Amino acid sequence: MVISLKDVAARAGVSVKTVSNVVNGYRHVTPATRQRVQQVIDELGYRPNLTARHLRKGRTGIIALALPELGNPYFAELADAVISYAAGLDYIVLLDHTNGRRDQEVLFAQGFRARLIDGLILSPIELENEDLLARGHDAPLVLLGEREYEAPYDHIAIDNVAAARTATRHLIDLGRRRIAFLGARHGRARQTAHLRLRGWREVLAEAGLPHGDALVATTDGYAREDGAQAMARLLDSGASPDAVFCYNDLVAIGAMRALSERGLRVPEHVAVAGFDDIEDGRYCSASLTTIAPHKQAIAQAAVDALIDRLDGDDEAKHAAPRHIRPGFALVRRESTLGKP
Amino acid sequence: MVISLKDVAARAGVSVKTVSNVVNGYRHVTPATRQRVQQVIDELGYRPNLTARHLRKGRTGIIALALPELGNPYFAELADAVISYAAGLDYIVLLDHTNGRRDQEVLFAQGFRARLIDGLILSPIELENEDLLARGHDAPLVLLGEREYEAPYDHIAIDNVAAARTATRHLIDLGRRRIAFLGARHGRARQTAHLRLRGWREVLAEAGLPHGDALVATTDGYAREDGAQAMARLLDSGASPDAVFCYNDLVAIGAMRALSERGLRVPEHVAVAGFDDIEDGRYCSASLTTIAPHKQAIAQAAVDALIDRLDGDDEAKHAAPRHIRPGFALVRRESTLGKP
DNA sequence: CTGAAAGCGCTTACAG
DNA sequence: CTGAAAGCGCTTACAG
Repeated sequence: MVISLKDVAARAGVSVKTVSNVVNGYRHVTPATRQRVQQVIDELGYRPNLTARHLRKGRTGIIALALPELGNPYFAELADAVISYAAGLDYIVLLDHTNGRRDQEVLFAQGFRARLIDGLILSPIELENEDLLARGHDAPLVLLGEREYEAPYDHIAIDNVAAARTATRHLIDLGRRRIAFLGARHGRARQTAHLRLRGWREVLAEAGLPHGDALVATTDGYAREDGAQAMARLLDSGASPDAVFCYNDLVAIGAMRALSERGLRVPEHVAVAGFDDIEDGRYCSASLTTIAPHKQAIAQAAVDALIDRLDGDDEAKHAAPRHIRPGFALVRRESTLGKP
Repeated sequence: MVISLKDVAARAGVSVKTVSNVVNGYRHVTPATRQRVQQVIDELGYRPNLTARHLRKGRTGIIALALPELGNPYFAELADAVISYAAGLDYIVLLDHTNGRRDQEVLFAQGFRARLIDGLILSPIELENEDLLARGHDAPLVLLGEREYEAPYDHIAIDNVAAARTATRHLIDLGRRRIAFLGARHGRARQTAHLRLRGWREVLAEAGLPHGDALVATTDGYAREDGAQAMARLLDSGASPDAVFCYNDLVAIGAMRALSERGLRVPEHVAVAGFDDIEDGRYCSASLTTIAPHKQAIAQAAVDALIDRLDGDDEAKHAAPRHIRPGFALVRRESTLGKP
């Protein structure tokens, strides 16, 4: 049998209001009353029905985090950070994945799980600006990740062009001259891959080094296998790079595998740099040099932005959309050690 | 302004019951009425308030999946499988992590998030049998993973002893004679590590090969770093193994890193086998031989068991606790190729 | 095939 | 400091 507030009240000989006050730790309850009520609660094993509380308060204390996929360690690590940080602020995180598909992303943006969640942190891949503009006003939304939008929502993203420039510059400083880019994508120019590609291209152009399409390999996705295939294709094409800057660490790990299968050593023959700083990278046979976005800072900024809209004062609630840029760092490891 | 059923009913000139019928796709509504109501719904942008529905039905359609950590790719991959499979059955999964700490596991077992979730799938590390026996009757609980309990709950786990035997036998068949175990734990005998250690020991004993503590390295955790440290310690101790069977793939990846830092090659000098079949293992410089638990089968069995208790007929609901053993496979890769 | 009404279990003005 | 009562937005017997 399920115990309700009413049952506790009856047994303790007080009103439900008083029990509610005790459960919620309000003042203005005599210690004697409080103790008696608490005793009945323990005796009966009463637990508040969260669902009823949610309906009454119009709030659930649940925020959704919609990520492309959990299989990518970057997102798993980020999810971990968001969940932990939100828990410290008494928010529950409902984790969802969109598979990076536009229809799923639109679903979330449109208010999927309305009134189950108080707000949403969404990391879109394919979502378009128009999808956001068409959004019926609903729970607060914070955008995560590197795509750029004009729609008026808080947006947390590191500066991808700058990060890509840093990584590419590092490869040049090693003395490498034929630096390839792995993980470009066809299609729309707002995507993250374009930003990283742009940073790569800018720096090479400034250095007077080759930066044509012959040194760019596109991929369908961003998994290890995509990196391996793209690297193989690039080698077959005769591009003979002496360094590769990869869209992310997974692509880089795949690329290193493809290189070793052809008898090419990292970093002696080809230096490799990735992006994300996932833990796997530290344990590769040549540990992976990478761009480390400050995941903790990203997670905190996203949750803080959302909660400001939810619980902040009127000013915070209606402030202009913010664009927050957490930092990043270049982490140098074995995959870019030494000179060619 | 938030639109409720009542608003829709008023605008469409019908009762709330009828609107509810339309929303829930019940029969027995004239096509004309249905169409009119649907039109108003679209016009007003009405979305049912899930919280109210939950309170009324006494069910939320949410099940929790409490895992030690998301940072371990095995759990991330498993979570992915559970979420996808449950979604197909119209259940939402709330992902939680316990950090493998007993107090947190007890919290979930005791009914944390009562009446927010309909049931719980819990993968315990430190939880004790007595913790389960003390459980106040609450939402259905399914236990996941390899620890063994006497408490009366459905339990999904592969046969760890058999799997460890298979892996160890494989190493013997390669001609290896000094086969170490990496990732033992001090303490209680029910733990998974003990089961895998037992399988290892049994097979070596049967083969008349050394299986003493000199060939066993304990770890504090099961991360890459733990594996690297344990491997280093084992090598320093002069145990000079020609093969290692590791508690899981992460430990194996750490071990391979430690081996390469000492100039030992895999598999030429030391063959390595792991457990879990996480994707990283396929892209190691020597791709990793491993035991592959059927994750999909595990996820399905767990969700099915829970939903049987939730939505099944009386027989299914009150059936004796089941112990389900999904299968596993030995996946042979480069880390155990050839002969010494 | 449709309507009027009760009730899920809370929280919170409103009184006292 | 405590109580009686309304209401959050649904679903569902109960009628008709």
